[in-house]
Amino acid sequence: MEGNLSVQFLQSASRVIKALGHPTRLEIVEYLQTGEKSVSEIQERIDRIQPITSQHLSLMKERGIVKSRRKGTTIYYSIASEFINKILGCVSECQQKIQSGEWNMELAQD
Amino acid sequence: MEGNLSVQFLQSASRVIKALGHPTRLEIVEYLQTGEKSVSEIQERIDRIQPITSQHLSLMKERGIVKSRRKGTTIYYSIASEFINKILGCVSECQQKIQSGEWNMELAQD
DNA sequence: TTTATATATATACAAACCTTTATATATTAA
DNA sequence: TTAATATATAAAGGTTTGTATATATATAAA
Repeated sequence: MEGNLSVQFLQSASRVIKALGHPTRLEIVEYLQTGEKSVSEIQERIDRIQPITSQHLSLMKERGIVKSRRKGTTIYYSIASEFINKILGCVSECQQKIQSGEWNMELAQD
Repeated sequence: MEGNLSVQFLQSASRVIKALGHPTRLEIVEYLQTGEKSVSEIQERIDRIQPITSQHLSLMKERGIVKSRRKGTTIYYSIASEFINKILGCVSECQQKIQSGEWNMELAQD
């Protein structure tokens, strides 16, 4: 069985995965799993100032992680693809197993 | 249903996910799914010079993604946790769906 | 058309990352 | 002990990220 991930996919996927590899963005995207949210809702939830919130959202939008729609002055963000839901589902399943002691993340400390 | 990812988990997980968000490392780790490999095998596979290979492996080891054992002068790396296998399985499942046209990654281009 | 609100963008700087080149370490064989 | 092989680490550079501050835009209301 030889490499089944194409170069092109590796590049696309790694850009997306890298974008998810940030605590704030992971938190945003996890929040969005409960449905679409306005920027100000997200901002409150993650307890960060507005420009940072927008910047994270903008980066994730550029990488196809989230999408947005405008209603009046409010912009609502939501998860853009099943790929993301799939990854997130996997991540939170992992946390559950870690919390229950079934798995051990055993990160090396520095 | 409120946030089910703890702050601590968000931070650990995002460091791991971020490390996976690199095409070369994704390729290495995907290769390792077929079993443990020596550094030189990995190096050949990814077609990079030795120090780079070692550096990527070292970073992933520090984050608990891979582990290593020595046999003589050879060091064998392998995937360190089920968490990683789980994520990787999800990623390649996604690729299959994308290739088959069932899903669309629809990345924004820049 | 002015004002208020919600959100986005620009700029700047520090920190982190990626790669290259060079060198060091550990193990085995001679 | 010396040489050869496999791998790791260090130093340096260029590039990318992360955050903060400041400012701009779009829509709605007055």
